[in-house]
Amino acid sequence: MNLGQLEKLVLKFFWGTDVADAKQVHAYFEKSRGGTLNTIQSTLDRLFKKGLLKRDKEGHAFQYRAAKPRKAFIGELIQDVTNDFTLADEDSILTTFVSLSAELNDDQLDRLGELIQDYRSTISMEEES
Amino acid sequence: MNLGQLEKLVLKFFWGTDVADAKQVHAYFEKSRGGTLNTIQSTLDRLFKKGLLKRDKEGHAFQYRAAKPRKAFIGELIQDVTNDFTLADEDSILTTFVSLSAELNDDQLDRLGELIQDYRSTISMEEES
DNA sequence: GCATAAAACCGATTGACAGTCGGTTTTATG
DNA sequence: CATAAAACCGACTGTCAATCGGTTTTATGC
Repeated sequence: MNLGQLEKLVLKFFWGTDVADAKQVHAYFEKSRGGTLNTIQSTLDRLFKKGLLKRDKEGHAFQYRAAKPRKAFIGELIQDVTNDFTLADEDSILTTFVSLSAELNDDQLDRLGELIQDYRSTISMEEES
Repeated sequence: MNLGQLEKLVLKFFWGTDVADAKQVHAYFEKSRGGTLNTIQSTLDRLFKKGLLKRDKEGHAFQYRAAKPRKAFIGELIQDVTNDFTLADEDSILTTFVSLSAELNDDQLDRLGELIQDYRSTISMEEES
């Protein structure tokens, strides 16, 4: 999955805003970067076709919203990127953790330990979608 | 950092082979995907200019090798991808771990715990560049 | 119902960039 | 210093995001 600059900005926007139509998105970006409503519309359409936004028609306009939560999306992106460089017999996710841990300092390792603890209790309790 | 298909293949090749010149790389890929030596040469040159390969002239030809270990490279790629979608006040690496941990099963969490333990002892011992 | 305004849709253009490769220039070395 | 090998240059193709003008569709108020 390869995204352009504007596409990334729009996705980020939708992780901070539940739902919006093209006009609202355009209004949001007009000051900071210009561009016509049409440009926003075709970007929304492209993101929709890529499965990254969902939409429903309401009155005149489509109402768009993020198709998946930000962290899930980042997780998928990372898997994409990682799979390209992971050897067939490797566990790609664990490899990724190892790659990343080289960048962690001691404090971050502490916090990571806690996160893992939290996460483990969560999944051992039960599952909610 | 955006890489094409051939560029990715070539990088992977160099993580399995210390050093090689264009001719050798071409020989390696000729059977599986065809293409001329020239194509390989310009791909190597592009990767060099992107800082992903190093090279030194030896006799006629450049000898190329990976500029950084695979895991370091994957770590950087992930940071690139992640930073685009991380909010200003967030710790991007920890966010990434959280994104990824959603994909981990119990067994993988076990192994991850061990990896973190190992890693912590390593860095508490001393540091090598 | 139908006019109309609003939005979607279509198509063309531009700009990057990977991949491809022919042809020319540079260069290492016998 | 001739020459073969490799680097380098330039052109062309294909893909894709961004951009936006113009046309078609559509929802809705009169």
